[in-house]
Amino acid sequence: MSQNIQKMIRDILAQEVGSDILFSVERSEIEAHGDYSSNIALVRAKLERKAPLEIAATIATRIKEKHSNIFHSVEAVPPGFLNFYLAPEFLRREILEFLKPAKKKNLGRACVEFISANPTGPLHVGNARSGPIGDVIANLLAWQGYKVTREYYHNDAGAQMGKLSATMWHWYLRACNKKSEFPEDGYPGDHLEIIARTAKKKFGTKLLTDKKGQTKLTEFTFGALEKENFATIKSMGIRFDRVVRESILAKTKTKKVLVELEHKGLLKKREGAIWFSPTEELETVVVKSDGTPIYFANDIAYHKEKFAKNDFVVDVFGENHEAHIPKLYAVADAFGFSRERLKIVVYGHVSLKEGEKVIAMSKRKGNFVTAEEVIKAVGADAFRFFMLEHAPRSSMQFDLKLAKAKSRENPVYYVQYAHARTSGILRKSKAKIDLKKADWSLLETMPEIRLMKQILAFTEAVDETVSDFETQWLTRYAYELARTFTHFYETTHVISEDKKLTASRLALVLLTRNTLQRISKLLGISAPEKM
RNA sequence: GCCCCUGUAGCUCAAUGGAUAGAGCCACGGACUUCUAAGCCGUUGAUGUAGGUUCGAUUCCUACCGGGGGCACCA
Repeated sequence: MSQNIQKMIRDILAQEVGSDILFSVERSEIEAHGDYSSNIALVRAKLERKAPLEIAATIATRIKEKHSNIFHSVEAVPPGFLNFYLAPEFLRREILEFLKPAKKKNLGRACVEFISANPTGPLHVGNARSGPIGDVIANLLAWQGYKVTREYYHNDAGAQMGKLSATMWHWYLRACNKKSEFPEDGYPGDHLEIIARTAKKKFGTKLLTDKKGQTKLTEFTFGALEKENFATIKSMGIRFDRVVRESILAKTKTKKVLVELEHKGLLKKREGAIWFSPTEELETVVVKSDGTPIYFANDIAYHKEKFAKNDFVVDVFGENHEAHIPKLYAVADAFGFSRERLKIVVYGHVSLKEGEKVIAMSKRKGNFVTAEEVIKAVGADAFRFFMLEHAPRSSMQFDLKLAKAKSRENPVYYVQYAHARTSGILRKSKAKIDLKKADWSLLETMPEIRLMKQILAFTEAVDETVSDFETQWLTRYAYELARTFTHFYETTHVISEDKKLTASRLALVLLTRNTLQRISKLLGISAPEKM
């Protein structure tokens, strides 16, 4: 793994002026600002009552004297920024560091729960957004050194299953040519009607006379929906390691957990119901006055189990479950699981449009667009990239027209195209390349230097994303790397008469290719050899 | 009504208190024709409104305006 340059500069600065104040060291976005920049002089100016530029100049001079092997130059610029320019020799050393295989860390176990849609209909684009997000978070945790379990929680218990059951029985009766009125609070959409017809084909009218007919129908429905949803999940390139069913949890774990909470004094009785009551504000019913536990009781049991098994726990929730978050943190407190080890990622609403037309995602007949349809139309790679390139918390619009008709303009293809080009060059040259023995010192042009720097930025890009799971940093990095390579490609012919230079450039192309593959793997998108 | 999120270019989105607010799409203009034109170069264009804190605010605070979500003995 490449040494973290940012941290090094931070350490140098801390040695120079003390680490007692907060300051930033960042990769510069603009080339004119050097490779890294720091605001330390601006921050200190107030304390020292001196002009920031003066302080910056003093620090710059000292660092230049001491660390000329690292920095080509250190500049103090108005209003008082310090800009660091890395020396080419240092860059080459960093490349060699980057080539070393990462030390395998063992941070313990982590689990990521995501999608977990209600089993009452097919996945829609909204549920499906959490797929790529959760999957990439799992990839990032694994990259860090966790042993990761991807978990899917089936909300297959409680009142909503009763509603589903009633709805299905209605459609089944209709399929058997019996009179039936649609249940008042039944689930809309023709999807369930279709499953009822399939059930009729399978069972005939047998269920009508079976005492357990309705239960059997519900189980059949549940199985059918589950099969469909996992097919969709698979088409996104996602595999779950574990599926947890609320119904089973409810039977086996919930009572014990409630007893435990009772002992901890976290339950209250009021109006015949039992409430989880960590604080007055967060009071929530866990057992109804008729004695049946509700979803939150099962959720507590589920989280207790996750806390016991894991060192780090991630939940990916839709924004409509935001109110749930403080309660879950209270649950973590209750079982002595540090809040820092529980991360709840919220993703925003996805709205669909087709050109100018906004498509309502209600489940009413006719305007229900399933995730399956969208993924089929645009492909798993584009779907994932599109879902990941926005900050998870922001709401987003998915333009079907753009995704379907102009899918080639999707940035994912730009990244893949860059990879295909690297592959093309390596295919043509047929040379054997040993990255460790490559002579990086021959690479001196701007496009070459820029590409080396962009490759080295990989570690920082991933580290930054790991700290907050803002997945857009990864897609941005992938795009930037592809762009930097493309510029290199446009200006620099790799295979030439000059054998030594060709060898060096081939090494750079191979390193680019490897890095594109690494970032693609983290994003869960393919890296084609040809396009 | 109360709470949370949100408002950036014509459109879809970035910006982890910093320097000239970045991309892509759309539009217009251009170059090359040796490793892939799904590419490259250029041009136009934006922080909802009004205050405040700060050396510095898209970012933090207050109010207002617009959009979304929550406030169930549902999940």
